[in-house]
Amino acid sequence: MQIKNKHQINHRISADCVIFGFDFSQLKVLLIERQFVEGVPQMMALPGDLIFEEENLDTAAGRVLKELTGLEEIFLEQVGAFGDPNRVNRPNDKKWLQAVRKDPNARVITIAYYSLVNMNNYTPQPSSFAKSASWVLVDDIHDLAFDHFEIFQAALKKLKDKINTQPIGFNLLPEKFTFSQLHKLYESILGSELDKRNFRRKMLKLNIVESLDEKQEGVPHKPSQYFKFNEENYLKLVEKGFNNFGF
Amino acid sequence: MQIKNKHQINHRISADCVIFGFDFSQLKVLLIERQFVEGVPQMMALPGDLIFEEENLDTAAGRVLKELTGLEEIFLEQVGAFGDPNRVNRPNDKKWLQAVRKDPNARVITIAYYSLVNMNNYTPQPSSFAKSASWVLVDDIHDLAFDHFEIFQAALKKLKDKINTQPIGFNLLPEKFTFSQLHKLYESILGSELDKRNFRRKMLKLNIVESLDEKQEGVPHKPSQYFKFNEENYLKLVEKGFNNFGF
DNA sequence: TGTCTTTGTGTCAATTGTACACTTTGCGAA
DNA sequence: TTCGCAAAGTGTACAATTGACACAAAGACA
Repeated sequence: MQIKNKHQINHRISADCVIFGFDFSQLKVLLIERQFVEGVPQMMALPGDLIFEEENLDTAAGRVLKELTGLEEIFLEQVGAFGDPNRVNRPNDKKWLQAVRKDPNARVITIAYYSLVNMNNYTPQPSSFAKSASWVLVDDIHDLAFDHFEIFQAALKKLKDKINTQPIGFNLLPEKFTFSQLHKLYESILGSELDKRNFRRKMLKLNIVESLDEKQEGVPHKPSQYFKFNEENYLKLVEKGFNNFGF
Repeated sequence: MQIKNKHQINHRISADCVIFGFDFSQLKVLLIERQFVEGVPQMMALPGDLIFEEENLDTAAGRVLKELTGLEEIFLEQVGAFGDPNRVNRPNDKKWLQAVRKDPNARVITIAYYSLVNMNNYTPQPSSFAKSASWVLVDDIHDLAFDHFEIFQAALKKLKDKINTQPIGFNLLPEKFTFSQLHKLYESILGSELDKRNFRRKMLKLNIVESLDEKQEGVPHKPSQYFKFNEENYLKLVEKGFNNFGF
């Protein structure tokens, strides 16, 4: 930890957020439109911002989230640091930086976070880093600015892994929801079909949902029961996780 | 991503490594002794260094690892970024920084990595950041310099989680090993006892170890078969992971 | 030859996974 | 009012996996 002069190099740190939402049918991510620059094709990007002096990394990510969505105190977890010196060096990205940044050549290391939000609570906010934001289907995300596609992929993988170990999916749903919605959510995240009956059985055994005395109304078919999420049992379950295999 | 002046703050980035080793009986971590400073109690720390200009994060971590152990191209994975502005502000840590660093107040954000090494291959090297390094039992690690204890805990948790999903434990063993050694390794990592027969059955079903035509010699008891690790099947298995539960 | 130490092996009961199809409910159209 | 539609909700049988558990075999050494 001793310092040599050649190490005395400073860097910019930013926090970028992969904000997941679920519209009851597909998994989406909230992306922003990168500011238009003459001669650079438009591109979507993850919302993010440089961190402030004396600001915690988590706080910075929370700030980005709040600035963009108005939401606070919701699921937000670090994905990791992305610091390839070339992460920002594709020709169009360089052009963009040269047009927009004061110091286009500064190295920026980003700490990526992912967040799960209930889309109903989402109210777009004017933000310092984005003029417009929109929800994009996970399957429709291909190219993003800088290395944001890579970050997005890492976040999605983390979400997929985590949902098999902890019941975090509820963060994407409103307080009351139907079993079908929950089912569909898991299918969207995992990208595969799940047997309806087996899903229900497994989920019920976890003991973290309980049915309400309330049914869907006005639907042209058998109305479904509403369920809510049992936080107490959830917390117990998170403690021990639910790994069955393993050793 | 637009820049305001108040954001124009630069930071130091370091890479710290939690290097795990296994001596056939317990799990250990390679720690360095923090340089002695008058009036500051001695403390162990994780090996780490500031990153170079234009250096990849992974590369920096690999460099720290190589400088300290002489080992290259071994298991090394990011744990995450630790950037609490106060991560370095405990009284003794501040004193130490003031004595050792040119700019003791600079904010340093560290990217933590964990590595799994085969202790037999380890040859201590003189390094720029450590005079002496030693293997410390995981259970004996309590206080570390700065926020290194927190980092250590996060790395250990990541290792525990991962070992239930991917057969990474082999990185801690020599090329040939006995089933008991493997068994003991898993117990050490998970911190709990595992039934011998059930462990063997489960491991064999994974199809990633194969027995060699070689037995232990000179032991005063029934000699055990040596096994080796089947890389081809391992790679297949890593692809799909081995989650059984989940959805 | 006996003792000590560690290896190596099998079975049974309980749990969990997987595959699969029909009835129920409520709305709305005819 | 009846019929059709669409999604909800439910159970069973078979296969695979888990977890608990105890004793014989091999080699060194005294």
